[in-house]
Formats: sequence, C-alpha cells, structure tokens
Amino acid sequence: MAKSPKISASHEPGGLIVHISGLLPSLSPAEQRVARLVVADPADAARRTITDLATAAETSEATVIRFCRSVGMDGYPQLRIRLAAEAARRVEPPDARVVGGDIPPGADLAQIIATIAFNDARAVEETAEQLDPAVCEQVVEAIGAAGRIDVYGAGASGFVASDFQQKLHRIGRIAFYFPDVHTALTSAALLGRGDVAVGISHTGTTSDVIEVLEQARARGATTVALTNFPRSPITEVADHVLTTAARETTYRSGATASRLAQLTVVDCLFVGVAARSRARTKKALEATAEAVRSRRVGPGRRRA
Amino acid sequence: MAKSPKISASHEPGGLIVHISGLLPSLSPAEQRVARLVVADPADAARRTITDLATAAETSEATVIRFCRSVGMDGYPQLRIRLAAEAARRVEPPDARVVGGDIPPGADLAQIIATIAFNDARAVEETAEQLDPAVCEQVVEAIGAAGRIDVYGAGASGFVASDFQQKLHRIGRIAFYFPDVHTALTSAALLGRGDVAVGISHTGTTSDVIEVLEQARARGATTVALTNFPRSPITEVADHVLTTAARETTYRSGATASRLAQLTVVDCLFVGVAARSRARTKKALEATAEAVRSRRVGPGRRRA
DNA sequence: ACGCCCTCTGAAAGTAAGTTTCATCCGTGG
DNA sequence: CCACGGATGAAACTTACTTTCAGAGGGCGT
Repeated sequence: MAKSPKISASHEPGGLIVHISGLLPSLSPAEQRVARLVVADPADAARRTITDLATAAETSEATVIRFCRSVGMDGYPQLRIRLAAEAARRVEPPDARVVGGDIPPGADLAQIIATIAFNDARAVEETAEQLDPAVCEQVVEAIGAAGRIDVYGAGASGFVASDFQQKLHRIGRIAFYFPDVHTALTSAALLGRGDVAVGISHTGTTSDVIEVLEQARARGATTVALTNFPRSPITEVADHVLTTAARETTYRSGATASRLAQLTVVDCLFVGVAARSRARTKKALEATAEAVRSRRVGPGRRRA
Repeated sequence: MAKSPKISASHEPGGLIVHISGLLPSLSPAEQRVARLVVADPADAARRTITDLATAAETSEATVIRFCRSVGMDGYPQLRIRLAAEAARRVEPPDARVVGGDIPPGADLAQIIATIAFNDARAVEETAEQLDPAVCEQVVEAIGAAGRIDVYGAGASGFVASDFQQKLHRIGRIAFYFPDVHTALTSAALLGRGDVAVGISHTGTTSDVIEVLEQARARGATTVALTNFPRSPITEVADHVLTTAARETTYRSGATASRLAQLTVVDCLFVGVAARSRARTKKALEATAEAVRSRRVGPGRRRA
C-alpha cells in the first residue's frame, strides 16, 4: 500500500487546479482524461457524482478514485469539495477567448496583449499560491549557509539560472552559472557537503540539467529543483523541489509564462536569502549600484 | 402536501449563509441546531459527513436532510458543495502589508512570497493596461518587414534583449543581440533603412544602450525603446517608445518586477510578429522544439 | 380533563454513492 | 517467448445519503 505517491496538496488552499495540471503529465492515460475534465470545468465536476464523472471521462469509478489519490485527496467527496471551493474563488474570466490561454488566429494586437498579460499574471499568482513556504525556507537556509552555489539551466531556463546567479552574486554569495554542460559537470564534481546546486528545468526532463544535478548530489551537495512538473525526473535527484504553475499554451513556445513564474520563485528565494542578513546585503547592493552609476546619463528624467 | 417550505436559494449564489441565518428562527428546534453549526463554520460543516453533522447537532440524519430541504437544497451533497464554495469566497485579501509594495524587516517567507508575487503580477497587468496597441502595431509591422533586427540591452535588461533575440530567431527572423557594447556599436553602424533596432533599458538612462540606438538611428534604422520611464533620455533617440509599468521597491534592486514587465512586452511583440505569418511560424516552432527533444528523458514519471 | 390532530423527531429500512479487491489486459525487458 | 509490472474495469463491498414510518409531545376544542 505504499503505492500512492500522493504529492501533498494540503498546503496550497488556492491552487488545486494548478496543482492538478502540473501533475497531469505524470498521470496514467485514463486518469488524465479525468484530470482534463476537472481542469476544464471544476465547478461542473464538483456537481457531478463519481459515477457521472467516470462516465464522462469514459472510464470507471475506480480510476476516478485513483485520480483523487494521485492528486493528494483522500477520496472523491474531498475532491468535490475542494473543487467547489476553488471554482467559487475563481474570479470572473475576463473574456472567453482570453481564458483559453491560446490565441485565436484573427486576434488583433489589443487582444493579444490582454491574453498574454492575463496568462502571465496568472502564472505568477498561481505559482506563489502553491509555493510551499516551508520548502522555500529550507532552500533559503541552505543557500544562506552554502559555501558555494551552482545554478544550472538550459535553454530558456538558462536565462533564469543566469539571473539567479547574478542576483546571488550581487549580495555577496559565491554563485556560478554555466551555459555549457561540460563545464557545469566539471563544476558539479567539485561540489561537496554544504554546497548547494540548483537545477532549473520547466519540463523537468532536460537530461543535461538532471545529470549535472545528480552529479552534484553524489558529491554531497544539497540539490534543489525548480520545475513545473512535480513528478518529473528532475525531482528524483533533488533534495528540495520547488514548482511553478504555468500552463503553457501550445502556440507561444517561447514559453514566457513559465519563465515569469520561474523568475518569481527565484526572486522569492533571493529576497529570502537577502533578508537573512539585511545589513550586509544592503551594503553590497549599494556598492554594486554605485558601480554602474557612471554608465547612466542625465537626471534619469529630463525634458518637460 | 405543500409540506416543505423550500425557500428558494438558487438565485442567490453568494448569500447562502445569510439566507440560512435569515430563516433560522423559522426552523424547528432540531433543525436550528444544525443551522447554527453550519452558520458558525461553513467550511467545517462542508467537511463533515451527514452522519457526523447530525451527531454534532445531536440529532438524526433525517433532520439534517430536512434542514437541507428547508433552506432550498436538494439534499446534503448539494448543501455541502454550496457551503464549501461559500466558505472559499470569504477568504480575505492577502494582507495590508503585502499591498504596500515593500517588504517589512521581520517578514517571514510566506509574506515575502505573497508580496513579491503581488507586485510582479501587478507590474505585468499594469504594463499591459498602459501599452499602446497602436504603437505596438507599428513596431510589429516594422519588425515583421525588417531585413535585420538588432536588440540592445545591458545588465538586467540584457537578459530580456537576449530573450527577444532568441524568440525572433526561433520564428525565422534575422535578429541579433550583443552582450558587448563595442560589438553592438559595430553592428548598429551596419544597419540601414528598413532595419530595426530595439533598445531595452529599465531606467532609460543607460548610456551604452542610448548610444547604440542613436547610432542605429543615424544609419536610417527604425528605433524602438522599451523603458519604464516615458521621458527618460532613451526616448529621445527612439522612433517608437514602449513603456513598462513597474514600481520597483528599493530593497530588491534585483529588479525582477521590471524584468517581468519587459518580458511581457517582448512576448506581446513576439506573438504579434508570429501571428502575422502563422503557418511559417508554426513550422519553425515545431522544428526547433523537435531539435531539443533528444535532450529530454523519460516519461516524466517513476514514483518517489 | 380528555382526547384528537398535527408537527417534530429518530429508528430503521432502503437506495445510491463511494471504495476496495481482483482478474485481465496490455506493453516492456529479459 | 515468457515473466513481470503497471493500468484498467467489473464486481463485491462499505459507507453515505434518503425515505418511510411510527411514536412522542403539545396545543386546542369539547
């Protein structure tokens, strides 16, 4: 019976739907059908009986129950109630077209802007809602006490990794980021107990990042994963897992929403670490700001 | 007949609790006991099973059902769901401190997270609100028709510039980004009529970026500025000005909120350009996604 | 005061919903 | 080709919900 993975959902009163969509890829096909129905219309799902929902998802009641357990609920009634609560909280959708997340072919610029902003803002909010402060705390602790911090990320997540590195560096922490896998592996091999390795991967399946994190862990470093999917492979090599909550649309594979969510998490960690030693940090920040001042012109605001 | 009073509650989705307490005096003693429990803690009631609630109210299940009917519900499950929804709705706005924008010295992680997320989301939303679709349209036109696009940015804005370059490249536009000022200047000197130069600077005062943009303009390129300050120096060398709306807090000079706002704008432009030639774009996006597939592992699964 | 009737109430029977168990059916890897 | 393990639905089972019904009280007319 140690079977049910049961990713904890208890600490995120607001983000059940988000939580479910994050878990979606890790569910079995039949469970995914259920999940999709639930995510598509939580309020409606809450109204249905288990048999009803099972039928709608073209599966059996047993599968629905399995789904409930998979997303961390005790059973169907609990899911139902949480869904109802979630649906109630949901603010009015601005516009049917906008909510879908995808952009209609004939959209004009104003529509595009509204859609993107809406999704981006949502990703940020929902990410914050489902972030576990306890885990963040542990990560902040680890980073604050670390001898050295390595941040890994590839592709789009590489930007975020690099951003994090820069932030940490600015407040006087010894942090590195490597655009190149080989260099990263080399660095990971030099990590040890008390050091921290942070791996960022939206999908959680980027083998480069996973390998490096694995290496870091083998060397005794504390490993942290930042991903959108709580059961993706990267989480298996991480001591602490932080998740974002972006539901990417197919069309804009530029994947900005997830990037914003990642940045938000990174920023939370950054501020958390900074807050641990406010005085020292402030001084460092001022010094770095001063350093670039000469590169600025004018009074920062000029002309009537 | 005509027995159950069944005061309709269906048309007042928000006021179930109010509704119940309103007709509390008209209920029978046993039902009143149930009603009082429900009103006192709707969320708790929603969690209980009918037997449980009956016991707590020192009555029988039958009475609970009668109570449900009395207040206009079909049965207990419906009441439960409505209660859950109701209880969820009365969650309170985050916290006064959170709205302020700055982070109090003694803040704990949860507070920090809420504050940051709130500000980040706000920055994105407000940016979208004040973005001028007409200007965006012109920029999109210019980029869509450009022979070549240069994107400039330094420091934190450099990330965004680089991101934009990558996005444009992904959909087959010829775009460049230069981390180094000298290289950027060289490139700007090679621009001409029909080309586009985009300068990104949060403060709008970064001399490097301004100079490069100026150079580009002198060569006949269309220049675009993305900044938070509509009257900053950079706007004087730009044909089109796009602004973000982030109010940075002093403390987190990492400046994430402004970065998120910038990314959102960039994304809007990107999608706008992409939408101009959907077919070609989609093909390009698919090809690039395919290219990194081999770098992904596993089915995103394998229990803890 | 008595008894009739009417409402309130919970016990128990009945029905529906939710949960568990188990046999079967794949696809995977030896 | 077989053994294995996960996924799945049918059916047995348990729990929750609903209905029925009879008894307890209480007002009120005689």
